[in-house]
Amino acid sequence: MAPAMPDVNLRDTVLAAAIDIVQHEGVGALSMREVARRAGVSHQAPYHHFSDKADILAHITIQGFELLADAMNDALASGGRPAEAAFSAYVKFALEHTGHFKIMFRPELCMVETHDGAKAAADRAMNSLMMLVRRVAPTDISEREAFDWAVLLWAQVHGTATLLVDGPLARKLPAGYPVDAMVASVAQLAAASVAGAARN
Amino acid sequence: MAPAMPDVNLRDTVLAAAIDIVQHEGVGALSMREVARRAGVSHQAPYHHFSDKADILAHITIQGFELLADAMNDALASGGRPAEAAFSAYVKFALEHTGHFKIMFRPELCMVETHDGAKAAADRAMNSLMMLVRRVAPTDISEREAFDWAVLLWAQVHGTATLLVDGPLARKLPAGYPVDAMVASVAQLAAASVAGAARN
DNA sequence: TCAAAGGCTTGACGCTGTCAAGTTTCTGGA
DNA sequence: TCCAGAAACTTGACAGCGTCAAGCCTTTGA
Repeated sequence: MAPAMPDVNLRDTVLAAAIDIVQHEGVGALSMREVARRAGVSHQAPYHHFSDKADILAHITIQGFELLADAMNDALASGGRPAEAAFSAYVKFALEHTGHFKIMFRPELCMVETHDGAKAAADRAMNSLMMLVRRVAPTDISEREAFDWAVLLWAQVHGTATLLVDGPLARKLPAGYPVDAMVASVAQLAAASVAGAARN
Repeated sequence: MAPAMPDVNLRDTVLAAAIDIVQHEGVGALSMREVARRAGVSHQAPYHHFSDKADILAHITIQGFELLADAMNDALASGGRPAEAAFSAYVKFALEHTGHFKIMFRPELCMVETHDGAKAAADRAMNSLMMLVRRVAPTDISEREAFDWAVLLWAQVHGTATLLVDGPLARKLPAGYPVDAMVASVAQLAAASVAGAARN
């Protein structure tokens, strides 16, 4: 008989608690002792599954980049207009997984450069972006121009996501303009703008 | 005779030390006791000039938004192409004042909504953005469409600045492509894209 | 001249991350 | 079946953190 996966797994519990704290109270409220408290274990128990606090953040980052890469790939494979679909997918990911998003782009928190797994996951997401570039940018451009296009596309989606997640944008929404509708509308405008630039 | 402004002012010293720490070691390294140490005073001295750590961050935010609003206004008054000039000014501000920039868009750190001075300074910067929208967006559009334009323009510059300051972009620059040149080039591309969208 | 206020210090508290050393529980040969 | 070793978890300790409380000078203004 299979050894039966343990009913509750402290590692997953700790990770989920950490994500929940970041999402609802911000990364400043995240502490090893608080996740231990929420998991109902001693303050040292999490150290048997994560080497330290940075390790927890690194694993949130890995999970985040994998979810993001999946979302982007799905969007690009959906058959719709790639720029618009990718834009919506990226922003939707950020809004639905704020706990991940608030961490994964802060190198001082997630160590995306030094942690092997995190770097690999981030590279996978980066590949989705480059795929988008290939589909919307002109084909006969130099490496530098391709880089510029990647920056512009990335900045559009990342800027929108960041401003929404961090708050400054959400607070300025005109009354009665739902976030979803705004995102869809800006995605369309952004797609139109890059399409315009692509045909010179 | 004038009472002669004190030669060194602990308040300014503390603020400068805090900005320096954030700029070079990240906001995680900022502590009341460390700024006190750098200023050569006891761990409680800063409390006579700032009510708490959040108050220091709020004042960094005020200074940051004032610098940003000035930079944006200068750019818009320069006579160059507004979208391109504003783009470069925003990103340049972020790169030159990373200590400010890393704080001012994190509401959980800078309390931009609850601190009166910070809110006023942020509103001033927001006005510069709206001025830009008026100069590059079509004139006969609804309030919602104007908001979409503001989001797109803001996202473009803020996304670029954030990705550069936080690191993920700077690490991916093609060899021999200086940041300044890249920013200027992307500013041009972004301006071209919004110009294209503006004429439908 | 002297009281009040401002600028600074020392001391204490509970919180944090994490090292060290215990205890309990699980696991896989003999 | 037993039992050794590993894995999972606990308790205890330490220094560093933000900040409250109290005290000590120095400046100031009536």
